[in-house]
Amino acid sequence: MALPKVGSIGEYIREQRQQAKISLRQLAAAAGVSNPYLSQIERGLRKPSAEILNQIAKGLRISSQVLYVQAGLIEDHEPPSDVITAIREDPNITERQRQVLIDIYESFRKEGPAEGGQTSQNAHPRTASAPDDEQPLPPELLAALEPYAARNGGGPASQETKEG
Amino acid sequence: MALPKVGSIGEYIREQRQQAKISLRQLAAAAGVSNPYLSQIERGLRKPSAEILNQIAKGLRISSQVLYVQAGLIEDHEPPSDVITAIREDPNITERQRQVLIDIYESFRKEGPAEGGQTSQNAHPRTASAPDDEQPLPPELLAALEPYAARNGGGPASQETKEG
DNA sequence: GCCCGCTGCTTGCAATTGCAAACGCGGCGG
DNA sequence: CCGCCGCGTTTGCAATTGCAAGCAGCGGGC
Repeated sequence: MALPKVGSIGEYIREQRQQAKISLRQLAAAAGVSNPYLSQIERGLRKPSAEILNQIAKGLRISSQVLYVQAGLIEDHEPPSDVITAIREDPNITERQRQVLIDIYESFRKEGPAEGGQTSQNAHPRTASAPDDEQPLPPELLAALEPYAARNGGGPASQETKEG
Repeated sequence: MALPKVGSIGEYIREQRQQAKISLRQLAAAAGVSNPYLSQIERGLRKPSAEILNQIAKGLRISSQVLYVQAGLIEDHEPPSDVITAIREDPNITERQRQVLIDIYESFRKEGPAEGGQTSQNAHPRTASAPDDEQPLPPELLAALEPYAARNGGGPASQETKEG
């Protein structure tokens, strides 16, 4: 009866933590919660309160809202989320970088359309280190990344620095 | 205001309820919580959990986020970077993609000197004057990109940015 | 071999949430 | 007068949160 179906939130937190490559205790300390409790949260044995959730979000350096949505605590939320616009207006990166970011983002959008409805259900069960279902980036995008990923062989891509 | 006046959440709820001209019991029923508990919440005697808060928000027909902000559970919006915020809140990409995008962006930020600060009102961004001295991405970032760069068949970098 | 530190997990226990039941208050009809 | 309805509040109690303490496993230094 009292079996909370919070399952996905714990997995999500664990994924984020492992992605950040920090230990359970480290995140617990950063979030200001106890280690065992975080362990229980991650395995879905406990349902963290909003405060704890907020602390964990801070410890993970992720948006509280995202975590709340994952926990199914926020349902509405439709932020403009205009990543493209934000990238375009960002003065802190170069034109080149801007274009690469936009290309990558658009590529992501194409390959992973998020099934339209991001309900309270988890987005994807496991983000293992072996994403078999992830599609590779288009070649031209990789080419755009090459100047950054250079030094690992293959030589520099023809970087036509058209901006200037 | 590092001290979140949690007490105000109750007042806020009560204000909203009275503004809607519904009784405490009515709201309690609409929100699916017990009347006495709602009473205690409104007077700050109890600290409602996220679920209850969400239910109350529904019963009040107001945004959950607004209520969460009132409760001090969500930082209103402290965007260190609009791009990061936009990426974090974008529901259209997977967590993995999100992380990769953020990593790439941060890497760009590091290598590209940001003289303009965070002002989005920049007149003329320094558009990559010297792309030749761009630094490669950090190893862990390349590792993150690897699954996407799977078929790196050394394609010719004829990347024509389709953005117009 | 032994101890240390690290990883995460399990176990009692205080504090809290959240609710059912009951309370005082004011108005309305018999 | 008394019952009955609504309002918000108070009171006990089960269930839960969240933590301190302790456990087993693993790798490294002496």
